[in-house]
Amino acid sequence: MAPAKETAREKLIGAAVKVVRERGFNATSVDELCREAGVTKGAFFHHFPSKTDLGIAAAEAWKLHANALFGSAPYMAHEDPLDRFLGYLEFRRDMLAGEVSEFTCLAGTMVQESYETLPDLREACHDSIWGHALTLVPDIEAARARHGIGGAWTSESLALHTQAVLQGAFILAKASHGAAAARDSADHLIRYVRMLFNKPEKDA
Amino acid sequence: MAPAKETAREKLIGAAVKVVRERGFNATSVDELCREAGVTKGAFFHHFPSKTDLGIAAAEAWKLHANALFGSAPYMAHEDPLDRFLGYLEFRRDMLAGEVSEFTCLAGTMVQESYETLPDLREACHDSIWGHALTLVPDIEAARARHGIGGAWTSESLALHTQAVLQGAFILAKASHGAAAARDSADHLIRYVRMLFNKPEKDA
DNA sequence: TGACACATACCAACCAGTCGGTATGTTGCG
DNA sequence: CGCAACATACCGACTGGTTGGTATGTGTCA
Repeated sequence: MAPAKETAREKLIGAAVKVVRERGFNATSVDELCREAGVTKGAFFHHFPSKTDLGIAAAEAWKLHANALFGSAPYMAHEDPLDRFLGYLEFRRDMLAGEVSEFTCLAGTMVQESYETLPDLREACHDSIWGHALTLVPDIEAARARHGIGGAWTSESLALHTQAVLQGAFILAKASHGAAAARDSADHLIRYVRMLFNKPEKDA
Repeated sequence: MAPAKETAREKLIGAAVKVVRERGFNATSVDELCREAGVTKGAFFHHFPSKTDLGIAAAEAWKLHANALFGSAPYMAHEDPLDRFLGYLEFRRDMLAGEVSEFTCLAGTMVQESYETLPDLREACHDSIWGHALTLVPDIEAARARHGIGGAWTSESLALHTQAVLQGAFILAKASHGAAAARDSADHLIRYVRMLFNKPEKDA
């Protein structure tokens, strides 16, 4: 029960998640990360062979965090898998509020800066995004079966599409310094999924 | 008629568009930009007060480039505004091929790295993205009028949603080092727009 | 005692930006 | 026209500060 003192490693990962989402990976220096974590440079390089390795560890922590958060959210109690999927999307839309750096995605931010130059970090970001997206596939599959939905698309592609819309919404939010456009985009996504499953907004 | 020798300014903007899309804004040094442009550092700071100002100029050039490219594309000849809009979306989907750094968006890349730290650059990226998105609004409006489409959404929000999907698709492409997931996402967007306008894929 | 978890001091490479200078127009005036 | 006065475009060595990373010390606990 004791808060089990946070190690320097954990503090550094927490600092990376926070600061990198604000300023990006390249613009965040090792010294800044250490200051934010309240830790020295020696501790940094004791736990991580390089700055890139901290990024990789942060991407992994981010995936675990997301799957824990969404896996235990209230909408998961719905019996119909379609309701769970729609509940997820509405939950994600409703999270688009407050400070931009607090609702945007660490992996999506880092992958832009690393995809051509830091293959290991790119791969970790890929795992983070795909690893979360694929948790949606069983519910989408079950919803299609239960509601008899065909169509020329795969459940996996729809799961990834939801992540694409959210990642794009984050960019709109960053560009406009506000969440309004991002929420509108999430609403379009919800409308699309309802149409795919023949369940229009205020049911007829 | 003569190729009117490209000035150092133009060469630097061209270099920025290319290299920043590959490596990001912060990871690209002024020296690298100069090398790529075949120009010296003196020329750089003669034309731009700072590296950030080159980013701003590149974002402006990017918007002009995009609007020229899409404004003169073949699908613009369609008489029905809905066909023009769908033609645009299909064109954008078909562009998702080849090298990732060659089909992704400069403004979307730069805004992630600048939104909290370089307000002028953030604003330039905002203008670039919004300035392009809003060119779609008249056709969307006209398509709604012509086909009698209502719905609880604005034409502007749909125009921005298309950009969100594309920006998100770029992130999937960067994360997976390939265009497949991005194309699937663009296909979902096209399917959504067709459903909104009651014009399903292979018309019934 | 020894190994783990950190701290301190330090380094070479690199960074954005500066500065004194040159080469090539352009403008105005007698 | 001829020439001075000024402007624009560009050059590249240099600087002060920052970067990611290293080398070495120290305290603590099994």
